[in-house]
Amino acid sequence: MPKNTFFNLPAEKRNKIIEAAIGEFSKTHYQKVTIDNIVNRADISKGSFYQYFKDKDDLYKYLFSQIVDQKKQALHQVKKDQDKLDFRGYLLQMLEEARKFETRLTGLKDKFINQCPQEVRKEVLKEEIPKSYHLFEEILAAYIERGELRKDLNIKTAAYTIISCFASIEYYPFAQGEELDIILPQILDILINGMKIR
Amino acid sequence: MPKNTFFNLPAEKRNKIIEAAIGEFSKTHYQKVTIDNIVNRADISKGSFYQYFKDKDDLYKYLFSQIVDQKKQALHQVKKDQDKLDFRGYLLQMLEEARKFETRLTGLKDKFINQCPQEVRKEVLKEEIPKSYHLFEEILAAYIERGELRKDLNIKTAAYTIISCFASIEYYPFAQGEELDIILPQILDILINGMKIR
DNA sequence: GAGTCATATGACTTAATAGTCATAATACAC
DNA sequence: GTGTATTATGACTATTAAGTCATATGACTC
Repeated sequence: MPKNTFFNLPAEKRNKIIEAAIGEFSKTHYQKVTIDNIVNRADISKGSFYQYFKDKDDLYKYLFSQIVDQKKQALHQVKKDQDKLDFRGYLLQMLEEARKFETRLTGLKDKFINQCPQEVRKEVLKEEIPKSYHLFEEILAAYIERGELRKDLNIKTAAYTIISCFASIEYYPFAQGEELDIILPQILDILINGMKIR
Repeated sequence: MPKNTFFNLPAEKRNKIIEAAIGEFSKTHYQKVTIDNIVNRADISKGSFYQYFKDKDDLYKYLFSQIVDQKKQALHQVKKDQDKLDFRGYLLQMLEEARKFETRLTGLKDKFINQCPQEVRKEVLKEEIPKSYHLFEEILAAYIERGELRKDLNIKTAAYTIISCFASIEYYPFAQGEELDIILPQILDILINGMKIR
């Protein structure tokens, strides 16, 4: 966690630092991101940096939690439409929302999680994964309740299956002319077929 | 690719270097692995290292391709039993084989792919991903042919779905008492239900 | 055993960057 | 406007590790 000196800063300065850090982490591999570059971009001195944060990991974990919180909030927005949407519609909507979010942050979240040292990764995941699961589990429970999905479905496993398929979608080996909006429905097909009542 | 000087080495020495490198990469994060540690462990001089390899990436990519080749070979072994097994049985068998392999190499493959710099990662994946897909696509085609799986299944998408679910299984948030052999069949359930003819 | 080529060595150079600390600036109280 | 506390600064130090190169060793030829 950043130190109090950081949170005492005027919002403008704080944001400038956050933006600078996101900028550096977006463009450069975690290990290659230097404090020097961050402080230069943020127009603060190196000494100040160490007055705000313990070290790079500290800053990093803070950024990550901020991003996850934002994403979670964006996805929760979709919940408002739950009544109007069937399971397939809901998932599509969420994926669209997630895509918009990732685009805005230039894929920072996945970059983050894949590039940071294992220790940081573990620490971050331990805290963040349950949050993602919780949302999906709620959704699944609601659609089981509604009678759209099998009653014997293990909610946690089902949440895992969905999350796995969509978390790694960027590594789908798209062929010439293949686009996400052709692939996504096909993946959904398999998953929904596997979960729904017939 | 390692230089000829490396391949000219007596097998024993070559293996010692490979083992040393695997040892270092297994225990330490990619970026923290130093040439010094590798050469010390392998009992060669630093100068020799640079006579064999261009740099750390060079060694790394070589190791990775070796490991993937070994794994692919292990999985292909399962193919011999294809006639005796239904789709579910076959997948279980493959997962068991994969598990044994990963255990032997202490999860090196996933560590590798997640820890190396993005450039290396991309380069490695570009070459290796199609290999994994190819195997799964062959299997899927065979079981569609046999009439076990839906004829309208998109083979590539289905392969992706399976690979995604099992590639990230180590990040499943196991609760107290939950074990892989309870979870796996449940995931298979969803996937197979989603793919099979009814 | 002199000559030549391939390979091995590790001390040394170079470069990068994390983190410190003495000093300066600023804010705030009285 | 003096005194005190907080925050800012960046030159400096220390560390780490990559990559080089002059020199040594050995193997093989004639």
